[in-house]
Amino acid sequence: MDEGKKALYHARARVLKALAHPTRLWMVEKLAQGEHCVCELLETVDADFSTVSKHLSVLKQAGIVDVQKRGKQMFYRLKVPCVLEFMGCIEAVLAGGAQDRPDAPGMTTPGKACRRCGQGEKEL
Amino acid sequence: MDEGKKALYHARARVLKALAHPTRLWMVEKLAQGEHCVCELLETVDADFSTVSKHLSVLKQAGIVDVQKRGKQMFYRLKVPCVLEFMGCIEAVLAGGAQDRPDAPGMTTPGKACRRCGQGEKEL
DNA sequence: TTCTTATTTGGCTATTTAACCAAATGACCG
DNA sequence: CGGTCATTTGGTTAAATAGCCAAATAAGAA
Repeated sequence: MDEGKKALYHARARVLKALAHPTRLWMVEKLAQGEHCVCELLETVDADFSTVSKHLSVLKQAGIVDVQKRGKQMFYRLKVPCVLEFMGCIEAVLAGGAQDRPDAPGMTTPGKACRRCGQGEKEL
Repeated sequence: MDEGKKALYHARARVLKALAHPTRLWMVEKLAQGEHCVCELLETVDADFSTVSKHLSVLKQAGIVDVQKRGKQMFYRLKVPCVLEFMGCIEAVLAGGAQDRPDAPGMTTPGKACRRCGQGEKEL
């Protein structure tokens, strides 16, 4: 795996990691309804002010939310609404993989013995 | 936020966390092409055998992949292919939020002053 | 300017995660 | 059975993450 590819997967993982927290997931859904200031989110979350702020900062750094200052408040909004579409699939995972597309692909290398595992294709 | 809701978001976050690692993301895409044994995945990954095995175990526990033992090999396959659909959106995030759906919703609570921040709606 | 409100930053500690190595298990082969 | 292959488990350590508290900003309001 070359460096560029590695960097790509790291970047993708970073985005997912930003989403991979219950509170942040909740806030993302909240922000999907429209922008909210930190204190509004705080009301619904049961955590410290600074904790909420840090979660929002994680989402912002990942590029998932945007922030705009108005007066003394910071208004956060969902920048990339398509992340909401993840939820359906996540529910499918939680439901045990009940898939709408049950045509699972078979083996690509059907009878591969894997003896001295590493002679077939390399870096595919 | 009641306990049930909290548990739901925790569960969702757990699934995302399982995906939120460059190596695991890579392996998921690899398994999307068809099932593979651990040693096949190992070839493409540049990590210890045990490391790869543990990553796979994380994916399995999350319910994202399935495993089947045949002979002395363990064959992993993608159980829930819809996770692949995340990638498009992740790219959009990385591209800076260039969205196909640019109709961002506005404020839900337009002029809310948020003074003594916590008198409006509670637990919504 | 001083006070208050809204939010971020900077520690600090506890928990989780990742990676490697070494040892254990499980299945086939001779 | 004893060996070897494929994989998992356990142990250890380093690094990342999450949470809270307290202090620092930033913007009005008095």
